[in-house]
Amino acid sequence: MGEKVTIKDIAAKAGVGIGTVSRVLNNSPNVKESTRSEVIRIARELNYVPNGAARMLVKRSHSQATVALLLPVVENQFFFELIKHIHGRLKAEQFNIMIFNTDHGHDSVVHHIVEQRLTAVLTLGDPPLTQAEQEVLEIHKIPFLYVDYHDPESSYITYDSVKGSTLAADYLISRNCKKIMMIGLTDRSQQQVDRFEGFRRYIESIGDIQVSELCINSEEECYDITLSLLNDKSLDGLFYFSDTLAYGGIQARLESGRDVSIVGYDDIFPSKFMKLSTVRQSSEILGTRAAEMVVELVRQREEGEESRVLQTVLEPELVDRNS
Amino acid sequence: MGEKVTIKDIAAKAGVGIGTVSRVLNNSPNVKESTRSEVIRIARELNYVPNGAARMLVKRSHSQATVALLLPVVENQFFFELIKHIHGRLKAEQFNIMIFNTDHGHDSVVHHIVEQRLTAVLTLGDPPLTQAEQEVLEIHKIPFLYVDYHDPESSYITYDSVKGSTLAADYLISRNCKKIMMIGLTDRSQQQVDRFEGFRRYIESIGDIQVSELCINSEEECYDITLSLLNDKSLDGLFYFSDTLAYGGIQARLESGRDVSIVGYDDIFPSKFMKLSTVRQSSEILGTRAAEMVVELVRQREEGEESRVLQTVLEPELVDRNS
DNA sequence: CTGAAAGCGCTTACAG
DNA sequence: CTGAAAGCGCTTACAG
Repeated sequence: MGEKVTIKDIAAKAGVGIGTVSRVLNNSPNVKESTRSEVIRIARELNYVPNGAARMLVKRSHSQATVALLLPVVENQFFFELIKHIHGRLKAEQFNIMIFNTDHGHDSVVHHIVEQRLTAVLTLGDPPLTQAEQEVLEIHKIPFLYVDYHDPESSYITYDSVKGSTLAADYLISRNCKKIMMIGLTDRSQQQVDRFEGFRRYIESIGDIQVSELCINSEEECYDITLSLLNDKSLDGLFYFSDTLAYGGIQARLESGRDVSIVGYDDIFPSKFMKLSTVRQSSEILGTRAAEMVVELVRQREEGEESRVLQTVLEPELVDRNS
Repeated sequence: MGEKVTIKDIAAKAGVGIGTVSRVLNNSPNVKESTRSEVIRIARELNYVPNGAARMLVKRSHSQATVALLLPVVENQFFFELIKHIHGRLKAEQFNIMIFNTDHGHDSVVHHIVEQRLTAVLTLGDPPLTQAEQEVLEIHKIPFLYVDYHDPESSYITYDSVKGSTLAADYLISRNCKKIMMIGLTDRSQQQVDRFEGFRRYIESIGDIQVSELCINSEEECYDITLSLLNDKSLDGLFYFSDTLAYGGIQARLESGRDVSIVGYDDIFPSKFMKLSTVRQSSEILGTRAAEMVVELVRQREEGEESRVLQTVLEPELVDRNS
């Protein structure tokens, strides 16, 4: 029960060499049965736990694979469902997940990942890795995958945001909207930009519909802001860049008694109950596929194959709940 | 750009000893400035990244603290908000989080945690650690904290479930309910049991109100099941053990046109919009406090203090949204 | 089947 | 200011 029990202690107590102890502990076949059981007994008695660092120093890899998950500020409900599914799929492969926050850039994070010889990296949303960070990972043969972000040079999986905003546009058009407001958060993420651009371009190609955009700072203020927007009686369509934002919008519409069409983005689980029409991206499909792609990337590396870039673009669809 | 760059490579290229390289890399003050800059230049040029395992082997601790988060099957929305806040608070302390799944018991997980010398363990919900697992952690001086579970012998933080179900009962009583159904999931977690028991006992102490309970397998089926329950015209109160369950209930009530009172549990964010009366437990408070308790536990160990058991019980409150 | 020894990459007194 | 050396705990040929 002493401080730090090592194989040396076990060896001494069992009257064998440390090599033998190590063999027993690693299930090497060439050990006499009596020796084996004795060593195991003593190890248990001493509450021995191997030192992962020492083991790794010589074996050059962890006993368990660990995937690093890089997250921006996590205010996003969708990301949570996503993590859940990534985790669900990855655990089936016996991979652990380590979550890193990238608020202050991920420079030191990447450093830490390499230092700890983690198995792979998954980056959720923006910002992407810098060129330098990518290089560091490549040199150390740590595969990485962008989720919900696309970069022609790298492996990624994402939903087609331009397509999604086109669907939202079609929905509002089908409801005869003539004056539409798009509402997103002030983070200029790639997804947001794609949605703004995609929507605007599509609407303009149709003609005779007015569209403007508004960036707000937080989901909380969405209710109040929508309420004041609704003072403009000619406004008849609202496109929110996330369902969470749209909930505040639905609430505001209810209070105001106005008749405007609302469409959200994501289709997180409460939206069904909120009766919100929205652009559905399945966090389950995205998360599961992302996990599988990482596994594939890791496998490629294990097998020493030329590492190929894997890219997947998923198609969102519109869920019409007559909102 | 060779395979594995070590301080030896740097030392050779710089024409100094490895000790000097190590000193530079660890910002030791006693190095000539010219040597320092030269070593740094070469290290960068070679894309050197220290080997965490080797470093840890000699220093006996990670450069960054990592808290292990043990999760049961994560189907729970509340847990997600919780993780978010735990993570938020912990990152402020420069702690990383590593998520482990405990579907198949956490035996091997605990082993892995000790092997990797992680900093602390946070267990969310049931099942708790076994006696043996606790001992292993204690021997290796790795503090652990139960979140949403209480055990008189250990450190924990939880909301008072008995109190919470009493609040729910009061709510339904105030709305004159005479026949109440409690609906939970089939996992017999400590929280569930506390709620069932607390509610039943309290109601029975009042008298003249009928109460029964029902365990269902998944949130999805809650809508259908409630719909059929509502065929019983005398049923006038529903107590769901989570808001997620209650959403299906609200939906079913709407379809059926029945007039029953509904109260949920958790107050996750969409409940405000769903107009659901519920027992509020703040995932933010629980998560933040939990994180702070871990930090405190770790600090105690660092300072070599006698490790005290920390226990916190939070009081839930009822949010009346007239449902 | 097993012991002795080398070596994984790094840090840190120790002796200049 | 800096080099040489010991040692962290383990694995794995190598030689019995």
